[in-house]
Amino acid sequence: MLGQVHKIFFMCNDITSALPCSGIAIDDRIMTAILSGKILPGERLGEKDLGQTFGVSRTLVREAMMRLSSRGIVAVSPRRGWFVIEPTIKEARETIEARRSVEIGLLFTQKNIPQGALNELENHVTEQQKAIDARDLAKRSYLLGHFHVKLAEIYGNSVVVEILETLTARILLIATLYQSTHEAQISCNNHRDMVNSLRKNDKREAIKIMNEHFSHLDKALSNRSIKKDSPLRVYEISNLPGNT
Amino acid sequence: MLGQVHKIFFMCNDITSALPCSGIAIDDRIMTAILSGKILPGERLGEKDLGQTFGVSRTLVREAMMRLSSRGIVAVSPRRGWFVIEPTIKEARETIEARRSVEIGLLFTQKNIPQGALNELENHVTEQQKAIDARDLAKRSYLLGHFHVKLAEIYGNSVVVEILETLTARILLIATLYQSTHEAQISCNNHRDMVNSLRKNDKREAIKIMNEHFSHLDKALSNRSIKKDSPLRVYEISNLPGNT
DNA sequence: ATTGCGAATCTTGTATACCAGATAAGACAA
DNA sequence: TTGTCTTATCTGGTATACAAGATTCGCAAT
Repeated sequence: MLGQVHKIFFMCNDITSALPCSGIAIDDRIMTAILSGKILPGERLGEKDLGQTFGVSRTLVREAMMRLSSRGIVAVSPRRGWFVIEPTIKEARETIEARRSVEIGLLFTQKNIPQGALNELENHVTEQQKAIDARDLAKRSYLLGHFHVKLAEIYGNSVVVEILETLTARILLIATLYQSTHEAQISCNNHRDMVNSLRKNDKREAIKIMNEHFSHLDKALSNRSIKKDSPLRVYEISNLPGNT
Repeated sequence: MLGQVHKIFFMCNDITSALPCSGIAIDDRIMTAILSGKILPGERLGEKDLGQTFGVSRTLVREAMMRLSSRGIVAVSPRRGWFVIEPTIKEARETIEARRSVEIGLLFTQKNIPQGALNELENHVTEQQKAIDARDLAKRSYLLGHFHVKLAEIYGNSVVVEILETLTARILLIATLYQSTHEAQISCNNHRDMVNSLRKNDKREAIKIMNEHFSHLDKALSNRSIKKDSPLRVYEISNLPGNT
């Protein structure tokens, strides 16, 4: 039980080796593990285990979890442990709707994309296709989600990028498990079409495709059974105080 | 120096009295203080002070700050202390652009608003006007920002609401200090016009007004000098890992 | 075999202890 | 007086200690 988590993080040695690791690096490592499918939604993340894995005390692990919880990636169940969020179907749909608003809003409000950036996007789509063909599920999910982050990056607004990274990660928590190869291919095609529209400077068409893209995502989700509401204590955004 | 912060929080006894206060309540209290203008951007928040104020150890304070930092509300300067974020002008503009995308995207993609909700919005605008007339700067800033959160609430998507709450808070950190009465009145008028457009189901006009609203906000900002980049260590969203 | 109950164990919640860097204060010399 | 160097103090960074709830395992009774 203990060595389980340990092994997971040793496997995902994207950043450094494994042992010495402090501060915000822990967030990164955990996010990386989640995004690459090494950690699945619902999985328990024990503070002690993580601490041993990273060679730090529970304090730092806990702080990292606090930050991740604030981004809606993990949640704590009192005295039971931290768990990777399992979005309910309602939450998942809301997240998709949020992305629809943000991304369509982005296309709608921002100026045209420089051609150079489009080449990059095109290459990204090619990578997506490769991952699909290679049946590399983890990479496939990651790339399909990351495409949208990349799109936001092109517009050069780091705030939007930040938002989309978080939202995409949350969607990924579902998609990794449930997306079929067929659906992945549709998404990839959507992406390709979108890039083509952008290259033609046809913003209207790009928006239309984006809209359909999310509708498809939503529909695909509805056809599956997602875990119902969990009783986890979520450290969520505070409700703003009433006035008067 | 110590009693300073202490007094601030005693004054903002919106939620409970003052002393016993644990967990996420600390986030709320600090956010409340910020949103109501009790705490200004750039202000230092010592862990020890806050701990004494809330009657808890530094541990809980620190965890709260970690969560707030992840939302871009505060940042830590190593071994110097926590500070309320002072957005640079670049960051502020990016935040405004982000809100433009999100909110216009929301208007664009979502269905029409039920009439009942519009009455609520109208009342909210009335409150804004009252605050402006009464020269109540704190309340004015808060209400003008909160209008947008309320608009998002109507669409029933808690994810979007969460995003807008955070973004609005960040803008508020600037607006509280720098917004003039004249500008506040313009914003309020924009809000009123927006509600009217929505009542006519004229989505196109609503979007147009929203767009101008943000353009005005951006312009107002550009005419002022905002603190330049600060060297604070920001616990920010991790960069997603590159793929091989 | 199954169900109930209780103790042992595991896990988070919270506070405290100690370290190191940063800052401010003070002494001393030019 | 002013500038600089030293030292005392303050603050966050990190680890650890201890408390208390949750879970699990075992044993006994049915």
